[in-house]
Parts: sequence; structure tokens; C-alpha cells
Amino acid sequence: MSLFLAHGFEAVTLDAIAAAADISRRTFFHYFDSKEDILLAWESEAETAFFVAIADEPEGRTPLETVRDGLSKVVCRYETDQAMGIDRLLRSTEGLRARKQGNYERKEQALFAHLIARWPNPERRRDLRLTAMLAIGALRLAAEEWSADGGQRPLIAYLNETFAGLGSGPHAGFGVNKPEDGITPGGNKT
Amino acid sequence: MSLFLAHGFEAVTLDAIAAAADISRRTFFHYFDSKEDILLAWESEAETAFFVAIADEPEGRTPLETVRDGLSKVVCRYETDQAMGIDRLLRSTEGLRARKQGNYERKEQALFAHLIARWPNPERRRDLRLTAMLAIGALRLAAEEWSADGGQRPLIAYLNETFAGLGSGPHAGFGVNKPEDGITPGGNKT
DNA sequence: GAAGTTATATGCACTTAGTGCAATATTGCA
DNA sequence: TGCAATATTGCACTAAGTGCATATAACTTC
Repeated sequence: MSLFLAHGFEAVTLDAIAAAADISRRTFFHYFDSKEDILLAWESEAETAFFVAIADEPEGRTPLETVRDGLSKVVCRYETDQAMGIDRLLRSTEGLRARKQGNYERKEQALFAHLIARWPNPERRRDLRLTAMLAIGALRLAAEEWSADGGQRPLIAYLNETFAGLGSGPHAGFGVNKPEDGITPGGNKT
Repeated sequence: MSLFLAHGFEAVTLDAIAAAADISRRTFFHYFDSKEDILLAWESEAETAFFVAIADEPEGRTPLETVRDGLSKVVCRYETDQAMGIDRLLRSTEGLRARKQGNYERKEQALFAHLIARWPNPERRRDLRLTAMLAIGALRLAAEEWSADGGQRPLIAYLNETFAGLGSGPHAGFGVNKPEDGITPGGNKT
């Protein structure tokens, strides 16, 4: 990690990593499947904590509320300096950016599976799939904004705002005619 | 593409591709940045059509409605046999799955930029970011379900259902107490 | 049509990620 | 100590991707 932070992800070869870790190049691949996995493995530790948290959430709430509250209790884990450094590296190359998004999708699928186990009613299946998308999407947007702001305010603040926006925002009244509410559209096309 | 469909993505080497295309291996890299780009470049053609479509949408509707209607008019482009084959290939390796998700994120950002240009009111910025996330998320879920069903029903049917679910679904009444509405949670974890 | 100029195609050598296999070192245990 | 399981290593190999110099095609201008 310190090598990556110092010289960038691509500039550090596997030979350098192996040398710094005092292992052979070949042994490295017994611990990680790829160079990219070094960054990705880091993140997956917080994932189990997340699922434990939502499992511990009380019943009697909607799935999205449950996930939101569970998320709120674990997001602080992402707020370390390490996490910010990793996040910066994950945005440094196209392959890593893609891997990061792929990880979000994995999380989404895993969350969906958890939600189905907790609310097994088949009629709700589609709602739960949407819930998983919304929750992970909200987490992703919150982390994005937090990172863009340089982490000045705590991550949980962004998360709360994002979820609040989900409740009162763009699709509250979706399907209902609520045209523009006084805001002049300023498109430049046509 | 036919080589990939016949033997799988990883089994086809660049030498084979270059030979089949009657060009040298080196020349290949003047047309594509990587082997993966062959699959990804395909998809980007439909992307411009999408943005033209939402630009042509009439004013006076909410951003999410505008994007939904624009999307409805171009999703049929994804419904070719080619697209289904590509989609299958994109799920065949971890790297490609990640690249696909990364592409969705790129689309989301591009859509966000379009929405900002059309509704430049700064107060709406966060809503527009959410709108972009919801719209691309809905597209992603619709395509996922369509693909899982083997493309029996038309893609637009899944898209309509997904957007309808967004309006009446998991977060309609988010924040309002609407506990379980008679559905017994059947979690297996405590 | 010849000369020159630009863009495209190619060959070659090279770096690096990643894998398979067999050999070696290390650890744990009876 | 002896043995078995596991971890580590070296080596040879494949394949992706890059830099550079060169050749070939295409296009312009006189």
C-alpha cells in the first residue's frame, strides 16, 4: 500500500511488491489473485460488518429503512486515512475504477440475497431488488460526494442527506404530474 | 465477435483475432485499446442515441420522467441477438463484469452532466445526481432481469415495470411508518 | 504523372501480469 | 526423531500491451 501511495499503482511492479514483502513473486499469487486484489481485499473486511449490522436491526420497519439504519452504524469504518488513500488509487486507472464499480454490484447482489432471506414473500421480490439498488446507490453517491469534498464533513452526514433526498427527492411524486414547480429549464439543445 | 462466441473470451488470443481480421497484432492496438474494448466499444454506439432521445423529450416534466421516456424510445436498440451475445460474454469473466459495471457508472455520470445542462438550478443538483443514479439503476435492473429471463418478453416491458416499481415501491412512503403491512419477516438470523 | 507529405500498417524487441509444475523448505503432530 | 501436510520458491511459459523504427498506402500539389 505504501508503495502504491508513493509511486502510483501502475508504477509498482509485482517484483517490487514481492521484494518489499520479503516473499517471492510466485508466493504473492498464493495470497492475492491479482495485483488489483490488493486494493480490493482491503474493502471486503468492512462488508461482513455491514451484513451483521443489518441483521441486528429490529424488525417492523421497511427494508430500505432497515438497510439505511444498518448502514449508518458501519459507514464510519470507511472513514480512515487508509480508505481515502485506497479510494484515490481506485480512481487512478480505468481497470481499477471498473473493479470498484463491480464491487458495488457484488455488494448489491449480496444485499439482495440478505433481504430475500429476511422478507421471503415472493411478491416483494422486485421491491427488494430495487431496495438493494437504491441502498447501495445511496452509499455510492454518499461516498462519492464525501470523497469529492476531501472528507471534510463526516461520511454519515452525506449518507443521511442522500437517503433523505431519496425520500423527498426526484421521484417523490414520480408519475404524478408535478411539472417544473417554477423552475425554468435552461437546456441548450433546441 | 464470432470467435468469442464460439470459443469464449479468454480462449481467443490477440494473435487469433488479428489473423481472423487479416491485420497484424500490432495494428489491432491502433483500433482498440485492449482486448476488452472489443466488447465495450459495441455498446457505446447506442449511447449517443440515448442522449439525443432525452434531449428531444418535451419540457414540462420532471427529470426522472424525461429520462424514463427518453430511455423507452431507445432500449429496443439493445434487443438484438448481438447484444445478447455480448451480454453473455460480459458476464463470463470477473474483469469483464467489472468493466460492464464501470460502463454503467460512466453512463450515469454522462447523464448527470446532461441533466445539469437542462436544469441548471443549483438547488436541484443533488436531486439530479439521484435521478441519474435511479434512471441508470433502473435500466441496469431491467436489462438484468430481461437477460435472466432469456429475453422472452421485450426489454421495454421490464423497463416499464422497474420504473413503475420506483414510483410505488420500496421507498414510496420512505420515512413514513409503514411496517411490514401484514407480511411476516422470516429471517433466519436471530 | 512525378515528387513529396501525411496517415496507416507492420515487425521487432521489450516489459509485465499471471499460470503450471515440480522441487524445496517449513510447520505440526504422533 | 520421523512423517505428513502445507507453505514457499524457482523456472519456464503464455499472453497482453507498449515504444520505436520502418514500410506501405493514400492523398496533395505542382
